[in-house]
Amino acid sequence: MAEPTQRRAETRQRILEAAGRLFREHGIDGVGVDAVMKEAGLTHGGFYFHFGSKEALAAEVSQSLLERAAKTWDEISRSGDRHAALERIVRYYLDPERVASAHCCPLTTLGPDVARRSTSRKAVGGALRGMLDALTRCLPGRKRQRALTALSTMVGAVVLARLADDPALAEAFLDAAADSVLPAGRAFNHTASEVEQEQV
Amino acid sequence: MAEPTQRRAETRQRILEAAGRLFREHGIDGVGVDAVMKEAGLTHGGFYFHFGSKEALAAEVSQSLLERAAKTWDEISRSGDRHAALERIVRYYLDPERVASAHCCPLTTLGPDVARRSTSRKAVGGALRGMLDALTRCLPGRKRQRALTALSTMVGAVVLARLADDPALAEAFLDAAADSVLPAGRAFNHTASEVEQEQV
DNA sequence: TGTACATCAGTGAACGCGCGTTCACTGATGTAC
DNA sequence: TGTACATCAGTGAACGCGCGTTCACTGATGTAC
Repeated sequence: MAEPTQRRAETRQRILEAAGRLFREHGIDGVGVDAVMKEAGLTHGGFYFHFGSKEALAAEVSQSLLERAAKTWDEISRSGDRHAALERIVRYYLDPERVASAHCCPLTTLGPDVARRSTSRKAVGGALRGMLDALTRCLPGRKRQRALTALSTMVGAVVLARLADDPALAEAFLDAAADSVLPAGRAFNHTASEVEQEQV
Repeated sequence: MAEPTQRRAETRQRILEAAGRLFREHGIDGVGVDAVMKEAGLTHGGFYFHFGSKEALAAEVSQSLLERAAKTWDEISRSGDRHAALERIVRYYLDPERVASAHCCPLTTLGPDVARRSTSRKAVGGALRGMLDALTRCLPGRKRQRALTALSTMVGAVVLARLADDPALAEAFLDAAADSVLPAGRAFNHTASEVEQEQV
């Protein structure tokens, strides 16, 4: 059956995904190696067979989560017309249900954690640029500056929506951000269920 | 000399400020009670004479940091003309030097940490609304929605600037955010040294 | 004014616990002859 | 084709350490008479 190196890679991937879930939910410092391994269905001792340290795992998790986002945005930005692509990205990113869950963008759940760790920060640079490139491609005028602002607005809105003590205020942040990023005149609609589930 | 209850209050304040510095720099989970007390010039045992638990300290630190910001914004928003007030708030908030330091806005350094702790989240709600009120007062048209967007853009830009691996990219986020939040035509200037140092 | 006692802020040793990491091991799978 | 050995993914006990919290204590300050 499964070639040995392939099995190893699969287990490694399972650990990476378990850590991705737990780190986003509790913060990197809020989750131990044993909890990650348990979530992956393993015992904690085997961790160091796959990763050199918890820091190395943190860097790789941040990188892989953001690269997945960048890849999805890139694909969407090249498909169909630009207005539809932008709306698809923004609508999914700011979907209130997703924002309230642990599946929202790692920039918003792990941003400060990543910023404090130089290895993680470096690991994430390429994907960050990739996300900006995709946004630039969709935005009217294709100006880099507009992409920088759009990403800032989206990230900030999600951070603030997660922090708000009141769901109405949370939705207000998300709605305002969508209105600001999407070209005027396009109504923003809450349900993102038609959009594919695995965008990031 | 110092009345007894006053001395107690002063020590308490010293702990609060020490924690404010360390929590913003290393995250709440990245700093122990003993480190906070040492930073305040005390031994760790006395901590529980002033606070019920580390969680209680975290909530109070978040609250006091944000309330100071809200108070400053409120004062600025009522002083002089609105355009100047807005520019003063935005320019200081997005000052690259301050963003690179640990003194930047707690929403950007502790946002996800606070969002995960319901006591901290509740403690912070009032100040968040206060910041929005102050922004609304300065913004052309005084529309709440514009304030929601402006705060999102500013918070996101600082999160992303701190996360960026390259200083040029960091400044690009901050510049783009300033251009977007300030009414068109007003050039943004990096040095915030003329602005008072203790704004937040 | 001076002594005796009470209060109170802060000390520092100690607690149980969970962390990140190491390591000797097991048992399943792959390879050699 | 069958046996003997090597490899390798994962186990689970153990390590030293630092965490959050407790507590008996000290020594300075304030109050009573």
